[in-house]
Amino acid sequence: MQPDISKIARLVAEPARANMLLALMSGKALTATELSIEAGVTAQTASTHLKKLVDGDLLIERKQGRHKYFQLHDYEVAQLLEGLLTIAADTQRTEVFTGPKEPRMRFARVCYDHLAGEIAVDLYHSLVKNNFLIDARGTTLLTDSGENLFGMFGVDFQQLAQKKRPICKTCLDWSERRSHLAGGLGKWILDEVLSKGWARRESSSRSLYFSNSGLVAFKSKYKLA
Amino acid sequence: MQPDISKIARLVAEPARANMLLALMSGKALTATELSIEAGVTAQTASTHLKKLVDGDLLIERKQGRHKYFQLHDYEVAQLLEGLLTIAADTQRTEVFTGPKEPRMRFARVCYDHLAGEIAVDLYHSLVKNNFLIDARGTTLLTDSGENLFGMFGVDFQQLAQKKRPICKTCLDWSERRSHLAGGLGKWILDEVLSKGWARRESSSRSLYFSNSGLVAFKSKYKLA
DNA sequence: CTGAAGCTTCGACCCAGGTCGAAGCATAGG
DNA sequence: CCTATGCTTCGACCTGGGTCGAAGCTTCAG
Repeated sequence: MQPDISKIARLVAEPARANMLLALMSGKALTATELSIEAGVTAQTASTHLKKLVDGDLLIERKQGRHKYFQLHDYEVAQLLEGLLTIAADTQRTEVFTGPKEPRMRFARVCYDHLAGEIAVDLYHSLVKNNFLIDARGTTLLTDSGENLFGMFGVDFQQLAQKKRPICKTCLDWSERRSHLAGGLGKWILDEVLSKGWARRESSSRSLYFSNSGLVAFKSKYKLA
Repeated sequence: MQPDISKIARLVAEPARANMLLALMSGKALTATELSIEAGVTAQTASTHLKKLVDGDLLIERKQGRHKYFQLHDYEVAQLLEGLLTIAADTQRTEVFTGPKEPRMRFARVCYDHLAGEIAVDLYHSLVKNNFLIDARGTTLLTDSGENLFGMFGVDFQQLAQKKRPICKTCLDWSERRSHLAGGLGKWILDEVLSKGWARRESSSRSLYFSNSGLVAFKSKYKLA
């Protein structure tokens, strides 16, 4: 028997649940009520949806006092959603482009735990251009000088190497249709952007808001135009 | 506005359609009738399903005489399905392992246009071990000696490089849960296996049937135990 | 032309499952 | 205690959409 992919797909097939999952692509854990608002349904309805998502192992729940927090189960789930976004952006191109744009979302956003959007694509290609990364048509490796550079920035490769997760991984950007950097290093970069206060995140949205000085600092650190 | 991923997911969420899509993971183009049998529904029902899949840009149709052939629209679609399979195999582990096994499917099968299953995982790790491939925790590159080796085998890298598709790409094997080789090179390897008659494919199944001599030839060529 | 095979359209049936109101539990904080 | 907030369960409603029989349309083989 093959595993039943329709069961998994069915979980995503409901608009309310899909909205919840997309909201969780921000990487944050959200409460049931927040997710119900995100999905545009009542708390009761959200509750049944969330139960299904947890039962289907797409989400993890964590009880905290009288709140219940939910997050994506896995990086694999985030990858699945990104894959769906890519195809959806492809086939619904016209609607997306003619619809109300969210320029900020297009410019910089969070993709699960790393940076995405125009600026992430720029970063990626700058790293490749300066020979810190090798991009062999869709596949990515950190060069020695890249390891050097990020080592000076304070990345602890020993620690990263211990996790199962690849250090470099490309993720196809659904808005830009070009690669950006995911993986452990991608996460590190986003973490730094947030911890240094170069950008902040608004509520539960995936959009990232760079401050002027933060954007300058980021661009100069990574030698972006 | 975000692209609507629930629309795409809904297309896969119907068991009949999911079965059709999985059948097409064999990489072959199949007729409407073949797919209706694969899905276990009547021709009428299959027809409406196929229309939806084509409208949703998951499939491409090609009319040939009084037959209509269907195939996956894109490698992206195949990737999406493999992602779903991975998660499904994960969460339905018990059912899969206790259910009726298909040992041949597990040993060798086609994944869209490249080799998958136990033997593909073995191949991948042998190539890494012998330094023809570099596997940096999930990301893959062909080494110079690897390019050399496959060059001697007759791979035309000039030609492969012209396609948009990456030459090496890893694909997580849903039965083995380890990497195997996809991408242009993965396709080349499968093509050779079939053209040299080392293995044959049964009807529309994804399983691959190696002959004894074919298996020996394959293993010796790639130095597998 | 006739018949058969492949595919599609139409119509009617049927049901899984999404939705919300109302009520029920649990936790936090006086 | 009591009350407010967060979440869940129950029940009733309703609709989207999957299913097949029947009939129609096209292409191929004589």
